[in-house]
Amino acid sequence: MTEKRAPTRIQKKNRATILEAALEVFSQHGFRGATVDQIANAAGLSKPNLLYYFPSKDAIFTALLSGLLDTWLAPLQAMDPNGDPMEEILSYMQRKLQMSRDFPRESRLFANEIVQGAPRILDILSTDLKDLVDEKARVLRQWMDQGKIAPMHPHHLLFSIWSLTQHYADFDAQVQVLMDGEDPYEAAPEFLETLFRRMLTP
Amino acid sequence: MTEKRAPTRIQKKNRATILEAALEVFSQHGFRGATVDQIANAAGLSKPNLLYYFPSKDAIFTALLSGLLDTWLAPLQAMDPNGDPMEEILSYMQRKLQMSRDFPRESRLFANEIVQGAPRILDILSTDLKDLVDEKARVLRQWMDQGKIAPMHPHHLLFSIWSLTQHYADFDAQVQVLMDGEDPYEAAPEFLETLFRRMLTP
DNA sequence: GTCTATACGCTGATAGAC
DNA sequence: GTCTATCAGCGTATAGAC
Repeated sequence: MTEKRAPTRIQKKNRATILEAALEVFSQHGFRGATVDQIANAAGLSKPNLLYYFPSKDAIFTALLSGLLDTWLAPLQAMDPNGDPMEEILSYMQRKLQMSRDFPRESRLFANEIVQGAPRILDILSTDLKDLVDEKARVLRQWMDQGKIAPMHPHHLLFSIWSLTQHYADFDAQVQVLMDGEDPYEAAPEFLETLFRRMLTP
Repeated sequence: MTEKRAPTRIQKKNRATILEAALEVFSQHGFRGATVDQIANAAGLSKPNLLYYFPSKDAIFTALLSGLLDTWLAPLQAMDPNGDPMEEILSYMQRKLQMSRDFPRESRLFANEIVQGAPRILDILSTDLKDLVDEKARVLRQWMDQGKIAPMHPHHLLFSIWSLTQHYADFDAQVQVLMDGEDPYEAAPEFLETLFRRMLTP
């Protein structure tokens, strides 16, 4: 009599390997453009074997996203309402920039989905992300009311942090071509530090 | 004896209708995610009939891109080396913002491709776009050397204009969700005007 | 758990009637 | 020029042997 058991070490390892491969493929081709074959190859498994661990392509994608969500929202989560406003915002921005450098595939994974209308992650955006953004927008507004930073639309401020930092990951192909192979992350930290310091100074 | 003729009015109109439909579909789903059927439906034609006007899916995409290129590069082209530096950059930025509002599909069409590594437009990027960017980067550097605007990395300045303005088109799905249906373009022009004025002031 | 074989729908593209 | 019919190939997913 067979029953459900806790996943073995091998199962855990295989699932992790598959999700790593899925991140690679989904982030490069988008959901529709990615094939189970590509993911299986990247994971070093046969296609049916992969589908033994995950019931469908959709399931792989969903598992990948939900596993990534915490990591992805962590930088904003960590913005401390009790810290120094200017430093909190600047270090949040730098954390986001580091994520673009260190986790470009994760950035492109989300970018791919959102550009296409976020059909598979609209739920996450309108719950988890929205709650977090609303909360942090209130913090930003407080800081502005207290005169700690220049007054502006909090949401647009957040958008500006996201777009400026994620650009280096999401549009890397273009950045590479236009900069002749110069590493954009060499100048970006100081460039953005100056930009935001000027922008936020009351 | 049949020969090649100049396209008739009907042919021209149908090609235009197809390209309009293709823009709609490609910009939403990306090249791989779009299907010829979808485009044909959106254009009000049967699939074989569409393939009478364009030999392949690739051909539709290519025709669409090359027709769009001039329009897409026009805002940067129009930045005048002999104008007032601050005003030239600010109005370039505002033109880009208007393009995001008025032509979001065009923006997402390029965004989709670039996020996925720009496999089909890397040529265009590394020739037409690169030449234009190099030229305008020299202009920006001159302005900085003359002390007209604050000194910074010209390429990163251009990236910042692109990312901040295109964000509203490319990530519209996310922006809509997070702003509760508030129109982002209500506050964006002034927000970005202030941002760049502070950033560029020497 | 992992494989081979295969079912089956969808997609790009063509043939040929009208 | 436009249609119906159709094909070959790919892609997801399943069956069943080992």
